Amino acid sequence: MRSDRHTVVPAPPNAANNSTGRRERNKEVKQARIFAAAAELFAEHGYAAVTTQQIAERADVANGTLFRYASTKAELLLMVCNDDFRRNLDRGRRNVSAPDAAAAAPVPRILTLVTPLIVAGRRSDANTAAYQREIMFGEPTERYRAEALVLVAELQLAIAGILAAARPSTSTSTSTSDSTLAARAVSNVLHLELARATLAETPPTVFLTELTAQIELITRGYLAAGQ
Amino acid sequence: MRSDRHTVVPAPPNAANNSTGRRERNKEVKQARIFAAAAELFAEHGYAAVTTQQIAERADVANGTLFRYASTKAELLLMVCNDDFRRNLDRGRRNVSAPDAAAAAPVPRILTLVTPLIVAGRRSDANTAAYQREIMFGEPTERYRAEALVLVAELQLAIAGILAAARPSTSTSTSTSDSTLAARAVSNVLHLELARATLAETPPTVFLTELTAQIELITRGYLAAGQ
DNA sequence: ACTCATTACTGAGTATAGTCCGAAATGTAG
DNA sequence: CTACATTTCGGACTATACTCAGTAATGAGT
Repeated sequence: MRSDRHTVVPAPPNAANNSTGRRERNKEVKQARIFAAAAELFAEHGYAAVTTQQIAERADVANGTLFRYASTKAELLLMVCNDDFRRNLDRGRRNVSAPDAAAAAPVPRILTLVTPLIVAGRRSDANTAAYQREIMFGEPTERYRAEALVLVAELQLAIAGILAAARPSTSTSTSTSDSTLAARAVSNVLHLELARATLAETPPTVFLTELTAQIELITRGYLAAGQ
Repeated sequence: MRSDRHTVVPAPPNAANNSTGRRERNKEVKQARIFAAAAELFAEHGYAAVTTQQIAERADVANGTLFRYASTKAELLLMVCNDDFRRNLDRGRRNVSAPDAAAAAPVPRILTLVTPLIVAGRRSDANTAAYQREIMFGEPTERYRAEALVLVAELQLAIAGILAAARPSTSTSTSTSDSTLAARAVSNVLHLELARATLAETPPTVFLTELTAQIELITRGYLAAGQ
């Protein structure tokens, strides 16, 4: 690393780095390696079957270092899965606002919104349940748990938007809080049914039927209140 | 001190159990000691802060013996909490069928049914969330987890009964499955909101307001479908 | 009562998530 | 460069849920 020539003119250390210091870059690179290692191993063997040692090894960092980037094994899972969640949430929102979907009835619109989430959830069986568990029951103060909660809140907001749009605005101020409430109920049902289905290996068709029925129920209740 | 009666141990099919051999009695006595020890320690320090060693010590059995009576620390919690759940579910059912409550509107009736569960849940803060977590995400094959699921199913049945009674029987066979579905939605919401409230230490009034509103929503949706 | 098969108990042992403090690397000033 | 400050790293260490192979207790057959 270091040139030990004795003929003077060593380059000043701090001038070369235009963007960030070595430290910053090292951290970023390690963060990326840890993320990749965790993502690969979880996908390959499932959350429970992977040890933090394995992740550290594949990321080529010491065991202790791992916990400087994610304070907990569960946080590693949240870190990895949040990315998918965010991506699928974005896809869902885009699909909902597509021209043909934008005019549809509220229940199909909600289903359009959550379909990417469900599909991804059903694909990675074992990890989805663990992810849901950590979202619901993890330490609220941890970083990636907090991020996950933000995503859940965004999902609820999107659902509330669909519901509110479906009800001819009656101009009452309660309308907003009602849609928020209904969205929360839908979100509750979605999370629990998704977790249950992946754990019990419910066939997708059955799962979808039950989920749809419950969403219809809640939507009906919401719309009925508007009169 | 908690429950002293060990209503657990469903006695092997061998019917003459009351005065069976020493072995059987020894097991029962140990089971009772373990139950009591776990109940006391969980109540006193909270699930997470108690080690299986402590439980074994207080129950005066070896560490390994503990796991012959409950295959997991989580199973110990389920074992203990199931008793309370069952007791409170019974109280709720009794209250609902009391003369004055029997004629009330469905939402108040449902609230009457679940109030004992909620009150108990709010009392033992930390353990309630852990209990809900294990009910939803525990190994489905474990004994006390299975018992808990039966209780949840009974709760849903009770809710479905209230709902069905509130809708003037339209004689269609779909009525039953509708009420089951709505009951499931209510149960989903109840479990998640209860867990969330205990974790976030939401004040009881706020929690009750939100829970009630969601139950009203679902009930309205259920009744609206009957037309 | 003696033998033997079966069941229950035990506690040292194992695996692994998470901690801690000294070491190393990086940046800063004279 | 040398000295010092601050941040990051590392891996031996700890705590604890759970296991397992050996041991003891029980009860049935004779």
